[in-house]
Amino acid sequence: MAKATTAPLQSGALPEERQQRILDRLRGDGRVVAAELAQLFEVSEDSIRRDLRELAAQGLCKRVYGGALLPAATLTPLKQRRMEHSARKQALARKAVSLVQTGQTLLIDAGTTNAAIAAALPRDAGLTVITNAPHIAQLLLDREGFEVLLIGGRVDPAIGGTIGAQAVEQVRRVRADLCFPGACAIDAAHGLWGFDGEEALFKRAMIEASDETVVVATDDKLEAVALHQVAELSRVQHLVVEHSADRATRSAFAARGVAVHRAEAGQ
Amino acid sequence: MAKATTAPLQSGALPEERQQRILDRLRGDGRVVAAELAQLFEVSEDSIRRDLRELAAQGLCKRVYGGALLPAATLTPLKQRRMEHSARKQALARKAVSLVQTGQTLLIDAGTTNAAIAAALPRDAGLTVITNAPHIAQLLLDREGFEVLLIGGRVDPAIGGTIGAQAVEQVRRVRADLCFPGACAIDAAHGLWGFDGEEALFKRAMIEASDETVVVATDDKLEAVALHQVAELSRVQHLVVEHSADRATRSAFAARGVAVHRAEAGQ
DNA sequence: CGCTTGATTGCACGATGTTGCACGGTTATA
DNA sequence: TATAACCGTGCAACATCGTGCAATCAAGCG
Repeated sequence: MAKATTAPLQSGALPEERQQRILDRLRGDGRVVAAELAQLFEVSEDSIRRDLRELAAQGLCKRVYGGALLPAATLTPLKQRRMEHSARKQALARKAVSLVQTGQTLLIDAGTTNAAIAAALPRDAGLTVITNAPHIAQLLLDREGFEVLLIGGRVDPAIGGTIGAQAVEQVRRVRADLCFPGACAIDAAHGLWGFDGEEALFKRAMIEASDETVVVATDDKLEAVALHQVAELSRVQHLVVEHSADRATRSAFAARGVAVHRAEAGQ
Repeated sequence: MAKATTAPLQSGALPEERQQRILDRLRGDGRVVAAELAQLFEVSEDSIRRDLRELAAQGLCKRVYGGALLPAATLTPLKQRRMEHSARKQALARKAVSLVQTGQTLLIDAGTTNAAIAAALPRDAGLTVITNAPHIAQLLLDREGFEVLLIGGRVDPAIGGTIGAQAVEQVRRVRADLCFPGACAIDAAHGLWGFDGEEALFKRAMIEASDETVVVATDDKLEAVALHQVAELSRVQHLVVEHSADRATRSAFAARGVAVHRAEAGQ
């Protein structure tokens, strides 16, 4: 550094502040170029490289020749979420599917756990599946051997399925043997809960259109809290939990008349 | 780098970023052409070839003469069928998409050609897409940046979308700027035809719910015959045909007031 | 005040990565 | 078969990277 008294910090930024602004830029554009940053902050590329090295060490960016990119993990949030916990969810799905009988009509909500259930359903068992999730419908069409009914309406991108008044109205016009409402949170004392109001209304309609309700809950759902009530626990006949689910929790549900099914040890 | 024209990385993309974008393109179109990529990224074909070589070494693409394809291993037989004639259909889709304007609402029928159109739609153009095909809905959800409305009802496995009374009823309750009814057969004298009665009724409802109708027809549709009439030709404003479409046929449609759009020579 | 400590920076230099071009072989197309 | 397009390899030029090092500055302490 030259003997200049004012040069580096006057127009420039503090190191930490600089890194923060690099991150902002990165999130905005998806990429940063080292040479551009050096010019922007009026520092040498060496300093920029040091910053990028540090950010990469924290997993906040991926260093590439010439600059840095957003880490691959944040690029495909939707598809990646679909793969998360797949081993555990498959164990849950296998147990849930054992409750299904030949020729039944199923009402299946959107969600990754329910997609795992759809993938585990027995083929050519004369099953009719009603779903609000295009992903699940497509999955069953690809597998062939299912009767598929689609619930229409606006597709909520965060949920991956239709909810809202139109969807609710259509669900009211069907009748199913079993329904699988995706659980946001379930509690032995207060029943089934959802994060979103519209979503909760739709789940409630699903339950009312079905003879029996199966709630499939990963461990985290058993302790979660949510804002909107979907249904009392008395409307839930079956609860499928992971092998690792707490024993006290399981018996709490069983004591209230819910048939608790525990998945096999999932890998 | 010799006396190169300008700084190569300044205006262009980072090498790794370029490979990522090549992959995106590949997954979207199923194929990439080396010469096109070179022009797009403003680098020599040599660099593109190096990129493709590297991606192929990771098993992410399959190199072919002139470019690269998606590796066959990643495609299920059904998805593979979806890619059939993809080059021709993508050329059609690119032309069809040029008729779409920012902020419009589109009504898109099921079918592989229409799936290609959905894949080619510009992102973040404020488009609302109403479709009866779960595959198309899912595709747009994955791409993000679209408002998606689903038409409910029984899903016909042969068609890959909902048809029938319930679907028709829902279409009647929406309004679109443009609709893309999958064509089974189109004839300058007699209009648009469908193979199946229910399917034809649904397509007719689509057309009636839209201001303008765009028929996208591969060559074989221009000579096909079908049983059930969908609509008179006067209801069709635009016809998109392949580059190879017969000239006399094209002028026959043009003479009846249909705007005929000819796709670019598709490889 | 003088000194030390730690953090940050710029620079030098060797190592590695990337690019375009030239050249010769291979492949598709008419 | 002839032609043009495409491919792979080697090469030289250039860009970027990592490391070690010295200079600078702020802060703490005797």
